[in-house]
Amino acid sequence: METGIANLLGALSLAVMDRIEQGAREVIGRGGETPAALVVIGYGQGMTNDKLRRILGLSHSGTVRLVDRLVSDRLVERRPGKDGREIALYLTEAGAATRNELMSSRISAVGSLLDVLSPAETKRLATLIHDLLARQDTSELDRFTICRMCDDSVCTNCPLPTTKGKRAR
Amino acid sequence: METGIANLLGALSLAVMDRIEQGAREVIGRGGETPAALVVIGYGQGMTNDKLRRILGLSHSGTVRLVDRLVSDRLVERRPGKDGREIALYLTEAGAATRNELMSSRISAVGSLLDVLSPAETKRLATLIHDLLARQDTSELDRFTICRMCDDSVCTNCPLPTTKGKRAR
DNA sequence: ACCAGATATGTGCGCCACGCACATATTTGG
DNA sequence: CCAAATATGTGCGTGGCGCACATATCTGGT
Repeated sequence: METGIANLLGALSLAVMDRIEQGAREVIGRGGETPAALVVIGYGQGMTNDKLRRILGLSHSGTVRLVDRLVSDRLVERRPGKDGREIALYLTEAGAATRNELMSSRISAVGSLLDVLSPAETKRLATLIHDLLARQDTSELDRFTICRMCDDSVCTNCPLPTTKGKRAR
Repeated sequence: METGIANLLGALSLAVMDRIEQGAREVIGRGGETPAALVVIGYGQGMTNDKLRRILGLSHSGTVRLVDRLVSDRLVERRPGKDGREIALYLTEAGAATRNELMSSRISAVGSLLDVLSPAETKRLATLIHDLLARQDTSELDRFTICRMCDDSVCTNCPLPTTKGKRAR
């Protein structure tokens, strides 16, 4: 029962997320799932409200209001979707720029914690975290949720399994 | 520039905190800094409002309202402090029990992510995170902030540097 | 002894973020 | 063809937090 490592990882994760959140708040002035929403919307073009809701783990109305805020901030546009029921969310030019700021702020926030490690240690840590993530039993939705802040220009080879044949609903 | 590891650690930290927060919400039905406040108040007897504010990184009024909620939930008591200006925050019996639930929920949430690693991998990861934390340039306040969810019965030997002699029990 | 400043707590007010219940519009299937 | 499923939007309330202000107590210099 090695709980010491669980405690250490919990503390580190808290420190990491504190720094990420602080940076995000400086970039967009909003907290909660708002920064993640901007990243997710920029991930694939044509994101719908409902997909976004599931990825962020919010209620439906919470997601609508979140998008309302992004629209009123001129970061996101609502366009008609393929299906007459759906809407398609697109980043504005300002939205895409803000999204890039968000992601680079996140990378540098985490990097400032990591740079106390030697190159060899960094490589070992990367391998361990890579394997840890690769062995999780994640559905495709889980993967999007975990990666909802990820910089897709940096994480070119996501270790998370996507083929864990699970269909929600 | 090795930013891939930063992205991986960011994703892992997000996954860890999602699970911790979900568990905490199930235990106390409240989110934000409320669970951390309960842990911190239970850490050392006689916590003041102002110390708590600094550790949680909240505004003064936000802290007062947070304590109001904990008091109305019968988890915390306000007592007169040593100094006539201060108040001393104490856990009620129910508060102490809830705090233990919170911490064990946290440990098991993180543990469920970790148990895909072999014992040898776990040990290597523990060493790396331990060193990573030990080399951070943290003030004593930073240490309390990072450890604001820590289970002091598990983390008997906190690696974070302290400027002044620190007591843990 | 006195008073200005520092320290610590509480309050009025407002905003952001979110959920629940409900309403509306479109597609799908028997 | 119509009921159910799907997807979005709204009214309303609450939790969580910050800013500005008010109040009470302690501290130090004169």
